[in-house]
Amino acid sequence: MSSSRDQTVADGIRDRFQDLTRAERQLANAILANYPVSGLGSITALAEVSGVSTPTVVRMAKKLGFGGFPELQAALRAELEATISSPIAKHDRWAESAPDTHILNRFAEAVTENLRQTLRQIGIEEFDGAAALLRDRRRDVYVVGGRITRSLADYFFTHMQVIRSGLTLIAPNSNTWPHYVLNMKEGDVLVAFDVRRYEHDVLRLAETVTARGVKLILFTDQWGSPAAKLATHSFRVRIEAPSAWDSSVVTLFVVEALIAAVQTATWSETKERMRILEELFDQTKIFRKFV
Amino acid sequence: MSSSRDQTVADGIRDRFQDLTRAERQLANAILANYPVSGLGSITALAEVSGVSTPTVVRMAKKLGFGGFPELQAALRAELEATISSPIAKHDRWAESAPDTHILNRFAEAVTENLRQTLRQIGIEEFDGAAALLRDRRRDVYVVGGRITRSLADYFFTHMQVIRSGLTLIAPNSNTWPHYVLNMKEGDVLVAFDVRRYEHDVLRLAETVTARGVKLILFTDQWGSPAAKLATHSFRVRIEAPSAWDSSVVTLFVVEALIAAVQTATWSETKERMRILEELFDQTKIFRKFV
DNA sequence: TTCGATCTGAAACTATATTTTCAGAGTGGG
DNA sequence: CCCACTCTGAAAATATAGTTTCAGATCGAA
Repeated sequence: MSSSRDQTVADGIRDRFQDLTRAERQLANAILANYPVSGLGSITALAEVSGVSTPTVVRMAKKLGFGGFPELQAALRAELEATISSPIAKHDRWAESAPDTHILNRFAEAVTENLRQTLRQIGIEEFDGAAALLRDRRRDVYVVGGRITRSLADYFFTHMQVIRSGLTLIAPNSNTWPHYVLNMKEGDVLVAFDVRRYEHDVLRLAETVTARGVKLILFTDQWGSPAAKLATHSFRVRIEAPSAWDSSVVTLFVVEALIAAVQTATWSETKERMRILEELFDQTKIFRKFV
Repeated sequence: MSSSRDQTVADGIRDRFQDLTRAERQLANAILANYPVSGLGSITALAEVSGVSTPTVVRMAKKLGFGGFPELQAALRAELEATISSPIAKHDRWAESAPDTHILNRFAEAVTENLRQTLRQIGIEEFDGAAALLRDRRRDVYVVGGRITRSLADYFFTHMQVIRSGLTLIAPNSNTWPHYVLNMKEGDVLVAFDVRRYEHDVLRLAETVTARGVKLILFTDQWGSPAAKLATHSFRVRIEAPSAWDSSVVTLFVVEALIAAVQTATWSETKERMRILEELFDQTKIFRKFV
């Protein structure tokens, strides 16, 4: 039964998470999301905020080794009492036991700060302007990344591809780039990622294409790629991290936000494209096999 | 009635203590003695520990301006929630310029919340354990991603490749996967990314390799990939976003933090590898040309 | 596809919590 | 001492919480 209680209810939930069913996981997440307060109300209230039925709550309580919901709730209260009464424990209720010096926490702080600074620097017009270019179906869009940012370019490409056609991911090998340039027409858009150490090839490409009337949307870092002066819209993202490498987390954030903005603005089309995509996946499924 | 609630329940009790009767004072003291936990149980339990009757509790609740005991209790829960809420959550209105409804701000809020929740759910042992596996040079490491997460797998691979040898990025086409499995030996590590919609092929791969003694490190979402039950270490990342797609920002965060942890633990070697890498870049440069 | 196994929530049911009623106990003024 | 008043909790009444049952939904295997 209920494993020797040195374990908190939260620990129990995490341990047994894999044994939980869909609805139960939804519930578990709701409990953890606002722990432990959401578990201290009535079973009805908890079921409601979790979007599940009350029987599901009871079932999960039993799965976790309690006799019923009231027992689980009593355990939560007991924990709360233990935590609150001991003056030591006040701190860190969120990251549970993670000490401040743990890399996870230091990283979290750095990223939060990066996000804050970046948001402060990005102009709304800059952002909206870029989104407008990207949703313009008359413009073809090309995407290019550098050694590190290639993954981000790829991520952007994968999502944007669902939203619109006329999208090309430029291969990493710069020898092949002239072929792409050959196809670009005035008014087309190049989305480039260039963070330190700034890559010479990317700058050259930017120079070449902007000279031919192609618009440049640039993702760079707080110091600014030399290509920034050529860009129609550029995003200077803060990328500091307690690591030997810079952090791409906030860059990905801007990428996702931009994708979301374009998607929202073209929702009716995107929706249809997503539907068709689903069908295609279903049809492809029969070809796939492994082991 | 109920006085303008900036006041806590405790404040209210102290303010009106003079107006309380003997039994009510006894009750009030019991509530304050173990605040707020004793107020969070049933009215019966509270009456019992206070040594008064339940009607007394109801009467005092009304005296304090609540409609009844449940209302008082709800107020206690609300206070608790406010007290407990995390340090990260205190997002000061970012850019004054950006209206709250702008997608950038909504996205930022979602991501911040995701980060907070994810930190709460990740155990440090889980994290440190994964880092330990990854820095063990006797184990070869394989990395695989799905349709969406492929970019993340790629990002992980690119960085980890600088840190250590014996690293393989598994190609997207699952037809080729058996070839990789052929090379894996007991104790090797598979780093898999699997978020909804969970991919059957990835699950199959996980089953196959874990059966052969390969350790599985899994990045999944808050609902949990079915492969989680096979994983030695798994990270459930919250990926909600105001978008048609889920957000990978926090997943990337965990990836970067993990890379940083491994890198820190093996710094002397990593440093040397980075130095050599720089040299190699310099040497290659002379071959590269564009336009 | 069909079949079986699981999962799920609506609704019936049961248990408990909460409120109300009310009579007795206490108290202080006359 | 009596009366009028407040206070209090037992017990009844009511409302809500919690549990169980069960039929339909869903998912995976054959």
